[in-house]
Amino acid sequence: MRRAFYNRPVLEVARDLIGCVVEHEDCAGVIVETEAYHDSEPASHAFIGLTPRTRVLFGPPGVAYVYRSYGIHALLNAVTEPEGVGAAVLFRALEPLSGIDTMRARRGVSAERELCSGPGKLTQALGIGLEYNGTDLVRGPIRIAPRPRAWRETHVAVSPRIGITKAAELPWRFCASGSRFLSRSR
DNA sequence: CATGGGATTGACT
DNA sequence: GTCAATCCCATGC
Repeated sequence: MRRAFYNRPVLEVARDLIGCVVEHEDCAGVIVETEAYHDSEPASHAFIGLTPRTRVLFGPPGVAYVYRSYGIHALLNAVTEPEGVGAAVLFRALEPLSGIDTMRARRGVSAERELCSGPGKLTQALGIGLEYNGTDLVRGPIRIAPRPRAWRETHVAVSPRIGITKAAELPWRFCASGSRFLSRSR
């Protein structure tokens, strides 16, 4: 996608990313679940303002924000909105498209539904670690491609975000309706 | 410099 | 259903 795609309100970008394709080297998957985060609400890392950790979130749109969660997992976000606004879309689940055997090897499981059905799972499957924080989503190495034709008319379901304690009531989670590749937690 | 808390996952009861 | 693993970073002394 072009830079202008990301330079829009985070809720629009989070919804429009459903059905698009994340590509990294030989692996790719269709985005079936996202969440939006914005510096105006306390669940966002950017809520505390500009710090070394949140520098990327307040930077230009179309950049990857990757951070470590619970000391174990790397979580991938796409920075949105103009520079100076701290907003990003969390990638929560993909439907595997290509490089599936590579994903199986990295994840250590074989079932396709277990490869990318969670924010920590999909980064492991695609080989995305903290070293990708701040990299460009327009030029790569990680890129987002437009929806394949089959995903052009996908219905998007909206619901509250998962796994947070603050601002948990906001309906800022977006899913491809009926997908069998969503994350399972609540 | 010490402390505490996660935008999670997988193993176990 | 419960729970531990594990580490970056923000905060407070």
